[in-house]
Amino acid sequence: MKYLSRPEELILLTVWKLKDEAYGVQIRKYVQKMTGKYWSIGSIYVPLDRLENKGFLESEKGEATSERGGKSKRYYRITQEGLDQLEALQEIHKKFWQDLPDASFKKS
Amino acid sequence: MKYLSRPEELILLTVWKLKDEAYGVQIRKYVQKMTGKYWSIGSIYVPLDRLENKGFLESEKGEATSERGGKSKRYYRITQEGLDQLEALQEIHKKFWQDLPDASFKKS
DNA sequence: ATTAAAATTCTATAATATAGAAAAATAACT
DNA sequence: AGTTATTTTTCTATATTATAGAATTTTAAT
Repeated sequence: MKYLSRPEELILLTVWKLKDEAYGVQIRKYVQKMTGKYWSIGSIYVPLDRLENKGFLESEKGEATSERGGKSKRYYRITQEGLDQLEALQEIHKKFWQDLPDASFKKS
Repeated sequence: MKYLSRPEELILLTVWKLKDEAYGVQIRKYVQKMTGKYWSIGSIYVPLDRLENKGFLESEKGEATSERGGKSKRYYRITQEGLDQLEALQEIHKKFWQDLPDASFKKS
């Protein structure tokens, strides 16, 4: 891939946003809330894995501090490389969207 | 796909931008110029096909008016549905990028 | 006729998207 | 103590998309 895919972008941004609450279930909730769409479990965890393998995310297992039991959480945080990828995306986005015909909805 | 993929987005925007000069070779040139990266022939024509099948683009064969001979061009133009997809993308982009931690490069 | 040029079409492989069942881990309940 | 309910992740399989470039088509120039 030349750039992050769409799911990768949204998930990276979510990890960044959620800070120390960035684990799978929360990430999924946030993405679903923001997009207003259903995201399967796999459509979150598979990209998370891939982003970590590529060095755009780091993770560590959390303490066993759940309210009502359950497997321990895996917390993610974005790396500098991850931030760089997002920045590259932002640049290309601006470049393409600023250079549009007249009556477009290019505002913002 | 929930949203346009990255190549689909960039190619749609390019067709929109190029207006009556939106055919394969030109589209490829523009995308390469804007991204500064190599795009194979297939990485342009395959998405173009798909975007047309999905109704986000329309096309028609051009007259045989080449300078030095050659197969006739296929001209594309964006449909209302295509514009709608781009708008949906813009919305989701804004929503995610505006809602970021402090010291981000979220300017623009 | 033959060659060169311009452009697209076609086809194959790699990577990513997407879905959800299965497993793991722990707290609560009896 | 053992069983059950809950939380979360891990795993695996299929569909779709990305990516590359060879082959083909078409026409102008030689």
